[in-house]
Amino acid sequence: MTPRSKQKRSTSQERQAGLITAAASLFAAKGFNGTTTKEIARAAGVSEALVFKHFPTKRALYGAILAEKVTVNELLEAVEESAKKRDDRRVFTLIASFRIRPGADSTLLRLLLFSALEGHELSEMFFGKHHRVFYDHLATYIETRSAEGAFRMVDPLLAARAFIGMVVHHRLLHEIFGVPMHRSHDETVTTYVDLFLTGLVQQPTAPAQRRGSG
Amino acid sequence: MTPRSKQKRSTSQERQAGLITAAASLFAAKGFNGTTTKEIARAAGVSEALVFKHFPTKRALYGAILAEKVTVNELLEAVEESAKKRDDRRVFTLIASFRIRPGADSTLLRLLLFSALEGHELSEMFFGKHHRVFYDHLATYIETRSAEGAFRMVDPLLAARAFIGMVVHHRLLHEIFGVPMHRSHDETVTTYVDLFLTGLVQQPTAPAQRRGSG
DNA sequence: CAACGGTGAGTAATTACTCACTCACTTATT
DNA sequence: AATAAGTGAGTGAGTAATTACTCACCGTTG
Repeated sequence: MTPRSKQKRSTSQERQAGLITAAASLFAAKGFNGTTTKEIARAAGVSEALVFKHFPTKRALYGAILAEKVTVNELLEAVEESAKKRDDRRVFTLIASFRIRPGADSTLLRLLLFSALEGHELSEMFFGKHHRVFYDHLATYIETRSAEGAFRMVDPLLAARAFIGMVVHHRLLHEIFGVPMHRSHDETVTTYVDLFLTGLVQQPTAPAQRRGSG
Repeated sequence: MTPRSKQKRSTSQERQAGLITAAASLFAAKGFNGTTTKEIARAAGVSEALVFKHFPTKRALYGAILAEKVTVNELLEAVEESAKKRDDRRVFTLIASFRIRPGADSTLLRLLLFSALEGHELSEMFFGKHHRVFYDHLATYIETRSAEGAFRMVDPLLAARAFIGMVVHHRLLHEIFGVPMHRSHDETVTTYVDLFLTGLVQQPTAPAQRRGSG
């Protein structure tokens, strides 16, 4: 074997992976309707005809992308560990950091939004794998901590969504709408976590004073 | 004037308004690239040629929509009033209610997302008129209240975005991703406002006890 | 009649997708 | 070892349909 010289032909898998990568960034940048199969072929460095050898239709290629881009687990394990220690601040910080992390490319977020807006059939699955897991996980934790008396009694799902909402919205502003981040990554995360856990209203730090009752 | 009988021909303004309405809902549903001028004409009940009598290009029609859909002021006045009274809860409730209000159609939100994702030149203006005003307004209020000692010292812009983020994210989930609202409108708003103002962590209700300092 | 609202029938370009075909490489047969 | 046959990657040149947009031409009305 060892085609050391100059392998002219890729394997089918390599080609498919290359096509998916090229198409994913194009679909993320310009949407499904805004991307042509000719562009995809050119970006992948092959002829347009070959695209259809690997994927029967343009939509099938799109579906393959959505079905492939599913990876979150490493975060949930780290969260689980902090959750066992009841380290509330760390649980929320981990989630927020993961979502706001500086190097995260906007491809997935854009793909998610495009697929939802354009009503692709795999959109819901894509959403479920990328976002719903967070809500459910976080909601369960909040519910537990509420039962333990550490958190107030709130609808855990609403609370989870509220927190994720802060963070996702931040990414949205930054990555989709181009709003500049005027604070550092860490400052932003800390602020959000702090706001969510202890609220905006100033708490009395000298509780020996009477607290107004009306 | 008064063509009372059976006006076969509309005025130019009426036609333009009709075209904008028809096109707006189509663009919101399927995006710019996903909508054809033929569809727009059919939805407006005219020939395709007439579309181009009123708007030189499809993109100009899109631009006219974004430029026209700008209306928020009534809310900001109500907020201003509550802000003067330092009624924090009401300020936030007003904003949240306005955004989550049940009858709000998703057209504007979808148009906003599509225009940002597809990179339309008027997207930023659209965003500015529909969202940035909220941040700025709210940030100013938060800054004032922080200076007065009522709110903690936080980056006011981040805090404003955090709150708007909760609410906008809620709409996103509901209107774009089809996630069902399992709580009523009012319950949801109350929960969000309460979470944001007082935080998730249970506060001691009997402050006569000493509070741990480490 | 003249101006304007309105249209049918185009057109050139682009689109997703197809097909007949070549080329590189592997395997079986002599 | 040489050759023949087969396999699958890869393509140039299409095609039918759709696209945004145009234009010569109506018909109503002031």
